[in-house]
Amino acid sequence: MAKRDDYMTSSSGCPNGTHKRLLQDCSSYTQEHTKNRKVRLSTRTEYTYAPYHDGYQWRKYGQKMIRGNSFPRCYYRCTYHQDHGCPATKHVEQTNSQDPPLFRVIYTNEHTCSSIHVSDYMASAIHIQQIADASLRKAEIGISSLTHCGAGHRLIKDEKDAIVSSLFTVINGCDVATLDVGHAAMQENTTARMASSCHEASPSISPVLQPASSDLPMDFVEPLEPQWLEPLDLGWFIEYTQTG
DNA sequence: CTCATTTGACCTCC
DNA sequence: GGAGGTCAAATGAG
Repeated sequence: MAKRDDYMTSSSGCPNGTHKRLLQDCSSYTQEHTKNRKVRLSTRTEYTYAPYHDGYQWRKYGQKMIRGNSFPRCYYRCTYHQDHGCPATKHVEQTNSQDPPLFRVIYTNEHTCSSIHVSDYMASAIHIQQIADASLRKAEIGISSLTHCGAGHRLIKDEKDAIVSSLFTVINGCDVATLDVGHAAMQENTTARMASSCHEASPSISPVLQPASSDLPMDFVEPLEPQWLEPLDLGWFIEYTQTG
């Protein structure tokens, strides 16, 4: 973990005036960073309601109002940036004022730290939740006009089937027998997510990005509908997978 | 006391 | 010179 002391060591006790010199001393480091920016290997943009819970641990290192945006952009880097030299960073911007707000997250560089191995399943669970949210939202739109007839129930079943299909796509390779753990993780993170949605710049203890499944259809990935529903209870999914 | 966040200053790029 | 990105002292929470 990056220690604050790592910075403090080089600048603690810094009298007035010395600070400026120290900043100049680190200019080479900044330049190196700038060079890195030029040879940046990968960037990825995602839209999410849960920008702070992507499976990795991040440390916020800055915030800036961006021209033309109503909301500030927050800058995060991997918690293991210092310890393991992990180059991963992300920028989080709120894109609207809906409840909960939608965020644009720009990921830069891949993680070289090992944190992904600790919590990637958690990220999978979160990703599943997001997919389910988006899918159920679509179902809600259709159901709203069919609530008093059998068609609504059929639609629900159809949507469940669609969600199950998508979930299997996402957790492909996961041991289904561990789903109980996954479900618990999902509920826990849902709670955290709902809490975090109240702040535009909430704590960055978050976690890992499950590599976005590019195989998924975009209408499952992009939660652009203005409506918001309570997080989906996936208990039925657990039951579904256990009973066949 | 430790550690994460905040925030103003500074840097590089265009 | 403006804008975006980063640094690091100050601050606050646990």
